[in-house]
Amino acid sequence: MAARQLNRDQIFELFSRLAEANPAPRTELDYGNDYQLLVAVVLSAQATDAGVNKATRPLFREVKTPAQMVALGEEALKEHIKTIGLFNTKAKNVIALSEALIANHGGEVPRDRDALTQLPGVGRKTANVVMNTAFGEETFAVDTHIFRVGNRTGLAPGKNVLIVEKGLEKRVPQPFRRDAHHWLILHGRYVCKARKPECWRCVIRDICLFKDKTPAP
DNA sequence: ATCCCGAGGG
DNA sequence: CCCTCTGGAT
Repeated sequence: MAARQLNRDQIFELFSRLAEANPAPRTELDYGNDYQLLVAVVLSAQATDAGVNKATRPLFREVKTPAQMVALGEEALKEHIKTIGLFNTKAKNVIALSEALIANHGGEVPRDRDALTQLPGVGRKTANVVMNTAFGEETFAVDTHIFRVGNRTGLAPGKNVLIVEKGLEKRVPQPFRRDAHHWLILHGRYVCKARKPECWRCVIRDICLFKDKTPAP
């Protein structure tokens, strides 16, 4: 029993408009190299990009490599990221992940999903973000925003993130596949917000299947 | 299904 | 006060 979903023409129009609204989308996480990106994405679980950037700005000035992170140590890392939620688990994972990079990957960030998800604290979503942002692959990292937008709009309905990811893989057309991830994130963060979506100023308002469209305040 | 867990916004 | 934020491991 399939949920209501958009057709091919509607999906093409949806991305055309999101692309026009934001021609060159980019992650809002700050980082200087692939390793720092990986760490920033791990830290961003259940946290805002702004909050992560506040902590990583001083951290990344000192730490640019896995070896430097291991040298810093878990307790000092905790002090750096104390303002981020789940900091205890994250600090432990970042140290272990850095040690694994040194031991198994020559200190480099691996490019394939299997190797990435074997790293401590790195699941499918984080791996997909790194593959897309660092290596330019057409992966669809389904986070809280994309899960919500996919379901609300009818772009890629699904009761769990893997179903939504498969729906996106199947339906998102070229030339939008590379940056679809960023457009959906930005749309979810600033317009199609969880608590109070701003439908009155949404550029895909007429396409979206969301029932309870919100009026202008 | 539950735990981890601080900052920011409404 | 409450909910949300680019989840992962058990």
